Amino acid sequence: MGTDEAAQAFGDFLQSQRRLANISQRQLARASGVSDSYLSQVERGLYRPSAEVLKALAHAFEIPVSTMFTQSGLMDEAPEAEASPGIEAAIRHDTQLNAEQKAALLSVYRAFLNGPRGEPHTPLD
Amino acid sequence: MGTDEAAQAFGDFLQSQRRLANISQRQLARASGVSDSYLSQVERGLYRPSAEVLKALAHAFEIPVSTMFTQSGLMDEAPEAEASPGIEAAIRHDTQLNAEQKAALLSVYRAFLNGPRGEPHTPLD
DNA sequence: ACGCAATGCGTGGCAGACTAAGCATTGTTG
DNA sequence: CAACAATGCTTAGTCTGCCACGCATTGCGT
Repeated sequence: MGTDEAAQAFGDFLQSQRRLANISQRQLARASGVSDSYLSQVERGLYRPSAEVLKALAHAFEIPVSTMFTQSGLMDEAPEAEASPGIEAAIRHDTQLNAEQKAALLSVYRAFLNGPRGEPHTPLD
Repeated sequence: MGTDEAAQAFGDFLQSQRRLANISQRQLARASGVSDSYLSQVERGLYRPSAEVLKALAHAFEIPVSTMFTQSGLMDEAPEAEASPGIEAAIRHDTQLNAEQKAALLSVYRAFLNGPRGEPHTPLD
């Protein structure tokens, strides 16, 4: 389906930003490295730009990339979603442990969950 | 442009995350709504997934979307400086482990953090 | 031995992101 | 008026993200 309503919403957002910056589609095209014809299609809601184009546009507008992503509906994640992420997710997302340490911790954790019987654990290659 | 080095880097990151989660490509495919054949190609660095796929994968892994974007090289700015979820808190609030098991996990975790030499055993690399 | 399910990977093809070139309109200048 | 430039838009085409399907291998159960 060509006409996506999310694409239309982002198109409006892009057009408003461009008009606020007081530049034409071609000027924005040169500033961002995207073709002007594509910008026209995006503003009219025909297409949803990829993440790379969003990044380029954000740089051209000098606004944070995360704002672009949020406006394009790509980052609709709740900022403060769940309170208890779970041990597995917490370990995996940790920034202080390296991959081996994470694997070891997960292995121990899973062994606890599986009961006293030692299960054939995964080959951590 | 078949061999894109950024695609390869993200492929490695994706594969490591999948192995940490201990799931197969097809399981990840069902959890994220992406086809398993495509996941295989992404892990091997053949393609660079779009932002929508990144979002779906982040949800499947229960890690923030911004982490996915950063790892895929799409967000080279604004680290957003989020506080780590906290493995300790996750372990303490877990409902499936008993006190002994929690203590053991915490002890292993703290050993990893405090040890100047993080790995006295299990060479693995 | 025989299935049979699960895993990773290859192939063909469709849909969509993206571009180059051109059209139509509106100035703005001589 | 002619001539030029700038704007937004359309069209035709290329490239690639992505999937449905199938193949080869491994492992488990009978």
